[in-house]
Amino acid sequence: MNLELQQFKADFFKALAHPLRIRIIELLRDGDKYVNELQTHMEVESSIVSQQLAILRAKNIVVGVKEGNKVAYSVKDPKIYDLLEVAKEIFNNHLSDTISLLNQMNED
Amino acid sequence: MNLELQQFKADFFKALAHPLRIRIIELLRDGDKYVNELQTHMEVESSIVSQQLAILRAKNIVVGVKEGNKVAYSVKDPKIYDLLEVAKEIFNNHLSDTISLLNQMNED
DNA sequence: TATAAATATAGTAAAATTCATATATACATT
DNA sequence: AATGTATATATGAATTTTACTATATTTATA
Repeated sequence: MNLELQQFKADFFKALAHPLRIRIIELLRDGDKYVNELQTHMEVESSIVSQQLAILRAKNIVVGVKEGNKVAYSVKDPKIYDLLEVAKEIFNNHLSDTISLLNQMNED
Repeated sequence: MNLELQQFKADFFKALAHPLRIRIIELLRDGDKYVNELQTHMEVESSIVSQQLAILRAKNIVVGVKEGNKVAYSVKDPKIYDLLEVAKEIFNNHLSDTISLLNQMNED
C-alpha cells in the first residue's frame, strides 16, 4: 500500500536524522536567526551550517529570507516542535525502561 | 546544550528514515505480527525484513518475542504512532502549501 | 574600486547505509 | 536422526551521507 507516501515520510525523517539539523531546528525555536548566529551557537564551520540548512530547505522544513548581507532563517511549520516533543517523551520512556532494567539486575 | 538528547533524537529519526521500516511500524499498528506475516505484506526477501527489524530492535522501537518456531514483533512504545500522526499533519500542511502555490502560479 | 564579510556551492575522501546473496541457528515434523 | 521452515547474521558491492577544503557570489564598507 501507498509506497510513495512511505517514501515521502522516510525522506522527511531523514531530513531530521542528524544532530546538527536537530540543533538548528531547536535554536530556531527561540526565534529567527541569521546563519552566523546559528554558527556561533553550533561551533562548526559556517559551510557546514549552510550545508545542513540547504538540506532542511530542500525538505521545506526551514525558509531563509535575505536581509541585506545576511539570511534570516525560520522554521516553516511550528508543528515540527510537537514532533520533537513526542520524540523527547519516547526518549524519557526509553530511559526509564533502561534504568529499571539496571535496578532489576542489581537486585539479583 | 543537551547534545546527548539531540544525538538520540537524530538516531531515532534515522531509524525511521527508511520506507520499509515505516511500513513495518505501520503494519504493527494493527497488532503484533510474525516476521513471515510482515514479509508477505511487504513483498521483499525475508532476510531484508530481518535486517530492517534488527535496526528497529537496536533502537528499541520494536521487540521480538520467540514463540516456538516464530518470532512475534510488536512496537515497544505506542507513542511512536503519535509521532507518525504529527508527521502526517506536517505533510498535509506542506502539501496544501504546494497546492496553493501551484494555483497561484496558474492564476498569473 | 578594492577589500572584507556573510552565505552558498563544488569537489572529494572517508564513513555509513542499502540490497542481495550466502550461511547459520533454532525449532518442528517426519 | 534427518529434513524442512522460520529467522537471523555475515559478507561484499553499490550508493549515499558526511566532513572537510576550496571557491564563488552577493552585499557592505573603506
